[in-house]
Amino acid sequence: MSRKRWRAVKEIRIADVAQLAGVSTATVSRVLSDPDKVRQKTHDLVMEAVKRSGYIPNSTAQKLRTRRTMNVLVIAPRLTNPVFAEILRGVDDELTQSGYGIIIGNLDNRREREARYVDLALSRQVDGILLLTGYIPQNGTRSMRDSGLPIVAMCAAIPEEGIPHVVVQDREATRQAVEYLARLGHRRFGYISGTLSSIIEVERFAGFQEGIAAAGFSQNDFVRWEGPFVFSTGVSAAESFLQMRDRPTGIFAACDESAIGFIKSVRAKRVRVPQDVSVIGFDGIEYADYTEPTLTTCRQPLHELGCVGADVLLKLMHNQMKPEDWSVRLPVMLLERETTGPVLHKDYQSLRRSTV
Amino acid sequence: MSRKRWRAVKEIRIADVAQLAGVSTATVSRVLSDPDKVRQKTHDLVMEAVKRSGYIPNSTAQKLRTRRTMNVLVIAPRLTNPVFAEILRGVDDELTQSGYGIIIGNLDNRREREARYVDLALSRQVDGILLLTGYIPQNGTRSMRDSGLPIVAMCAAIPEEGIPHVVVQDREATRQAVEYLARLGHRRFGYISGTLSSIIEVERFAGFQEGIAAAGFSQNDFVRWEGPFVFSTGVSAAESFLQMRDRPTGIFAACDESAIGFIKSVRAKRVRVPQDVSVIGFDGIEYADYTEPTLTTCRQPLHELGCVGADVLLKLMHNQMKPEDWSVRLPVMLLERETTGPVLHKDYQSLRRSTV
DNA sequence: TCACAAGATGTAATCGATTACAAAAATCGA
DNA sequence: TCGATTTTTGTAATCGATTACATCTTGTGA
Repeated sequence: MSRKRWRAVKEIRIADVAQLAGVSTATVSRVLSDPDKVRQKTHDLVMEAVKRSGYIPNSTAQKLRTRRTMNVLVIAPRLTNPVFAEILRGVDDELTQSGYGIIIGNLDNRREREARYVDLALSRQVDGILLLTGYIPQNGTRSMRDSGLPIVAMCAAIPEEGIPHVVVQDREATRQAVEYLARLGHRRFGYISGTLSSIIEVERFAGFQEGIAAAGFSQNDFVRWEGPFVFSTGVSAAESFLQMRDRPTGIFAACDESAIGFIKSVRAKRVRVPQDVSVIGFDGIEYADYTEPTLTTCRQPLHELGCVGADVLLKLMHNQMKPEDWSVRLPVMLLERETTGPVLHKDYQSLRRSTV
Repeated sequence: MSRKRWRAVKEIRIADVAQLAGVSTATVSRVLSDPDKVRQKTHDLVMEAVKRSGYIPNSTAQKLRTRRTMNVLVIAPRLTNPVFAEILRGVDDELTQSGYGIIIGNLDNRREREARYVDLALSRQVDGILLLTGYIPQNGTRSMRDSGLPIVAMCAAIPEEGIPHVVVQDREATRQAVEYLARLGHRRFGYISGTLSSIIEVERFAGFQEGIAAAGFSQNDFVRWEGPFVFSTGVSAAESFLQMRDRPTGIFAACDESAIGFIKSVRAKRVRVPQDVSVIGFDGIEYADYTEPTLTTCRQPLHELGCVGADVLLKLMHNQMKPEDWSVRLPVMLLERETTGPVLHKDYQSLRRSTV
């Protein structure tokens, strides 16, 4: 029973099935794709032959003929960020249901990796594109737009005609987060940002500034630390924070991982959260439920975001809508938990004296 | 400059380029795939035409003719587990370099989702398969083996002929972890397992039992809690743990997330880690660096695992080796950090009295 | 200059399905 | 039963590349 040669499985073509059933290939094809078009008797005959031969259509041939690949390209900045994994789950749920496959384009935070996926789009290996980046990937000569494929921008709206976005209310949520900190009595703020180049960061920072202004503060009342959306950005921010003479007490981090890195680092230096410093994150990843103290954060509807984004793309691919009609902004929920609290000026002052 | 119709981009075929350059399609094809076969002059002529027209080969047509899809299917049990994301990074690095694309098969911990990916393999949409599951997916009628495609098992060896594995030394690492706990003076142990059905769990539990025996203990000296590799499994284990009258002091969790869930839960009930209970995880995910206290764990070389697995698959796909020659077991490193420590019997006893 | 080998290019078959169109079979009403 | 109509089936073109084989060029040595 053991098979000697590698890949010894015989390939069965539609012609084999046709012969076995005593019909033409056209009939077999029709039975499989449009059963109403054939007589019941023929249908049964063909299905029997399909079953007996174990025939499965060669999808590459189908793709070539029908000019539909039934694949979607998803471009993600970094796979290990649970935010993207979570969104991807939603995307997957939706696309799988409609019979589409997912080709994953992982940039791993390195822009030079874009080129490869631009080629992939241009060579028509996919029917549509979901961007979890805040920009349209280029390959030097061309951009993904040149593929003419439908694109949906998630994570950040891209200011180009014909590209709908499915995003969250970054700006509004960030503003509310700052106002919340202000209501708790904080007067000096910290902002741990993403990398400046991304549009998502532009939105959140705008929201942050709006919040600062709305609460009656100015540009001088906050410090800003910059870095990618990773743990270590929070660590670096903490190092800078710990050096400061006049430390902020209300910190907003533009991603949960940075917030977690920050908290871990300052606690290691005996700074108490939230008594000495309040921290609020952004994302609502699962980890944030397991930190000590549990992280106050702006929870994005990540799974839903993925579902809706995929759904919009499906509609576009099926030409059911013009892209202009499909932009969506989902609400973000402020989840008040344990890393934020009212300012305790006395304690904080005394602590500062003792550690400096 | 604005484009009215959706998907109005004109498709350029190889025949167009041939016409533009005044040569045959065969020559264009040769210039692109095997430049040495054409004269320099012709080469330049064709490249000029390619550039002018912006031609990019239709990869579906290429796939059909060459019978190679240049895609690999990666089956993962759950995308949001950072272990898989990290392995996927390694896989991606390796495959991208060789020009392969990745189609992601996310089971999301639901076995009924396998069927779809079995079909994908059988319909030849990929050239090879990487399994991050401990078993071979089925669709009722057939299994992925029937595709005849090369398969590499990662995460757990699969006891079937012709399927090489690239895994870590689960059993050895687990045994060492238990012995380490024993050396610290622990005499009652806890084991937070994965789901019983997975082979990976079988290996780790075997290692655990070996360790127990090697340290001179018996089946009666440990308790076992079962669940999938997620945070909440640790939470449930903690609930059970907290109810116990004779609590174990040395806990091994078969995944970091469970360990983290466990620690968070017991600490919430004023059980101290590691003074009252030592916990050791398995995986070495990044998040484990940011818990408080930092998690002692068995660190898998996740990125390397991905690279090596992809590499073996590449070799198989290129028929460079027989599968029998390619199984690998990478070492796991015990990372001693803050959640483990020597038993403090006195403290522990008094604490027990006060909380019971 | 010519014969022949080596190299470059072109012609057309091929990969395996779908589908427009043509042809055959079934159905129906008179 | 016959012809018209509808339904079912078959034939062959098609998707867009690659490549075996045939043909034409070029180069070499006598």
